[in-house]
Amino acid sequence: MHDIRAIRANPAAFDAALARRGMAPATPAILALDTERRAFQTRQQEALSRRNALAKEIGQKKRGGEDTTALEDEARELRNLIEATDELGPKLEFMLASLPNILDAEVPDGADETANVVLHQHGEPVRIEGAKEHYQLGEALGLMDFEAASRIAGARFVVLKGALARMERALGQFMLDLHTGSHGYTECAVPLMVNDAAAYGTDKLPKFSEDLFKTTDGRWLIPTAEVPLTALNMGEIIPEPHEPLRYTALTPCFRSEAGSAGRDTRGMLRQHQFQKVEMVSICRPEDSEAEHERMTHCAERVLTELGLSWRRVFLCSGDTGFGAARTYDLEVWLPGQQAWREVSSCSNTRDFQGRRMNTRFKRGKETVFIHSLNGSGVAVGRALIAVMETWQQPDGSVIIPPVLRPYMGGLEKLG
RNA sequence: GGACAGGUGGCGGAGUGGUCGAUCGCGCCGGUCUCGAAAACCGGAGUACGUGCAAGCGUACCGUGGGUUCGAAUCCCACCCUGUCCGCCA
Repeated sequence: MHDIRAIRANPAAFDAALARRGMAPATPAILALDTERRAFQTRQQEALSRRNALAKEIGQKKRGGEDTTALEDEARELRNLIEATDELGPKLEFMLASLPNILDAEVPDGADETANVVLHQHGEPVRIEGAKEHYQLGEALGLMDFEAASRIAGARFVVLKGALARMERALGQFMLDLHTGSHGYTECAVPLMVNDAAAYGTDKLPKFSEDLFKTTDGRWLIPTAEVPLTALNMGEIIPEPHEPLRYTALTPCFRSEAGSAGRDTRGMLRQHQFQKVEMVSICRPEDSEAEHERMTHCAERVLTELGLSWRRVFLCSGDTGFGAARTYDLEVWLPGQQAWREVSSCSNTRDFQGRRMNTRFKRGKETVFIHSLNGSGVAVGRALIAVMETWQQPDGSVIIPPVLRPYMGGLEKLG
């Protein structure tokens, strides 16, 4: 959500920010609507004010037994204006709610992912003679079953079995333990279904409803734990967070993947349902930049400990998500696919979600919108893929990374 | 799912269709007193929007959304949430 006062004060700056996202100027329409709405509101408030005065006078006169018909008639005449619904306000709000966040000044310009900037790389892109992709390995081991999944649910689902199912669980536990034990995050078990307000507050609505699954009773399956975690203090004025509030959760995530038909159809890279460990920080405006770096480090550590090759990518203006001011993607190297693939995305939304959710804190006299950040720490399904492809052996078995073995009863190898 | 009882300002808790944005208590902030503190006393404190250079003024908000009325925290309807009991159930 955007600050209408800021737009009024400097429309050119706002349009310039939109231009960085390749969007046409929006302020002429916004300001026209805003002016019209304020005029309407002023007129309506004047009518209300008059009516309140009349009602008060009527009350007093009635008590004195005086005739009040003339006053009542006048009050009745104000009805049209008083009861007129403000159609402009919601329209303006929808307009503002549909515009993406303002990008950080440092975000590199560019139309699409080809303009993203690699900031850092850990490890080398591994070349393995005769490397297989994760689904080849998984199916050959008899631990990954796409046929069964499509039989019972449809495309873009998978069934994991045996030690591989356990390894998925181990990955989630390992990540959670790392973030809660070493990174200061508080583990949360959260609803996997949320209402409109939570989805709107985390900028999934109104623009992206087609990406979500909706329940028959009007709720939404969460596309990421970012939604419930960020919305935990929705609508509240919280104590000033001198230290950022850090939440983490391991949850299934549900995505309709509308619009990605035909993309990544093989394997479990892009599913309707996957496990993910999410990190969310709620903090003061002056802390969000440092928190963003910190959070990204937390995610990177997961990948390093799993023995994966990864790189940090600074998303360009054209690739940065709707709600984000600044985003780092972490890409992991998949030796089977011979490609870098996203396993984490860490974003600073600044006060964009805070405004939508109306989460604030008090500082002296002023009420300040919180800043919120979210990052995958990391996507479990994709981490599983990376582990399989990275740790695969020529015989089709997969070495289990040492950090996961305690979670797998000491097992050292799949197959 | 059924039957009750509720949802009021940070918390507790009043509230009659008409000077109610809302008595009061606690907590909070400022002050007086004190060497200092406590107690006591005095005073101040909600959020959002509009309007104005500003002081200020106005409007809305008593779970949410409708309705009745000149006027609704108060009456009516629907929904949501909480509590208790019953039924069902992982």
